[in-house]
Amino acid sequence: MASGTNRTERTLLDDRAAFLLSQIGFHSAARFTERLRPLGLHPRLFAVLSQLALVDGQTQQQLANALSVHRNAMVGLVDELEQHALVERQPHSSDRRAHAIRLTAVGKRLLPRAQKAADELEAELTGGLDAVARHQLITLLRRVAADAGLQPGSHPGLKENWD
Amino acid sequence: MASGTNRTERTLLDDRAAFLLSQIGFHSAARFTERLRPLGLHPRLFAVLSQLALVDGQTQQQLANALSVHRNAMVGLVDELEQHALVERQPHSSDRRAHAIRLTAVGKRLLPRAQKAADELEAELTGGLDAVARHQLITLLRRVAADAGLQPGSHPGLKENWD
DNA sequence: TATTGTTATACTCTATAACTATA
DNA sequence: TATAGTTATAGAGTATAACAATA
Repeated sequence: MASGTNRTERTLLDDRAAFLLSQIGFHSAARFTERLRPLGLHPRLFAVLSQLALVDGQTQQQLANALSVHRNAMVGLVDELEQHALVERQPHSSDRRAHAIRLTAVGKRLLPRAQKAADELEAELTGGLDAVARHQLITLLRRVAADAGLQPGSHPGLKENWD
Repeated sequence: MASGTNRTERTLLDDRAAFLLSQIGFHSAARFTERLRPLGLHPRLFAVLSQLALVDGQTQQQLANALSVHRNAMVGLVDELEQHALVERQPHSSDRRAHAIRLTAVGKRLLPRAQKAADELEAELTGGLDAVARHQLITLLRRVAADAGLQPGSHPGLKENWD
């Protein structure tokens, strides 16, 4: 190794998928946060909205399970969404302890804009790959995610944490 | 968990490289943290050690630049490493303001064990792929990282932050 | 005047426990 | 006795500013 301290030297880390995944993964999350900010949205709020788009009217506990967050944390997330008038807490039909969380009209209108932000991020990250390579990448990533036992749609950044 | 809506439904997120990268990336980081814990090491401490293995005797400012962290934060990292006797602050040969951070014998002995932890994580994450697929994945990831302007060896989780 | 290292402080996030009202 | 939701608090992690010594 030369005596000069050049940047651009490769560290041992750069040949490892594990490091590259972590590095790019954090970058992707940070960029998504940036892109959602103009919409007044945080990725974890987007996650809740997406889950409700899948099945509207879920209880907070159901949402917490689906996203692998603690019910305590879900309180704050629903609070935020409700403050922005994106969801409403409605009485649950059969369990008076629970709330049915429903998307409002405002929330439904916001979702496609958030989707667009996600699409643009996807283009930003994979724009350098042709269609074949991009498809290859996604296929490989899904295999890795499945092997790791990661639940589709749930994100380890929303910390798991049980009683 | 009682009355369950079943997981395993696909959300819109699962077909996006951006989400998969973020999801797997956080998982990878969490698993690496786990694997380093028995060594009394945190990933960001490992990052500093690795950087020193590349060029020993760097100043805190140089380390901070290489890893894209603020020099304020580097103080604490070097503190921790010094408490574990993995590095030493030595007087700098030409600049009396600065310290030359050097690996101790203990630190040098620890490094290969940390490398082993990284190797094992690599196997854990990519063990389901054959050699060809694994190589494909790494090639694609390096392309994405380069396109995103990510510096080899620096990690966005160590927040960038300048004066 | 600028830079290296340091300290102190404020701010955000997350984890945990404890409480209520229902079941 | 267990569960849904809530609240309060402590802890970790990060950001910011300001300071002393040296360049």
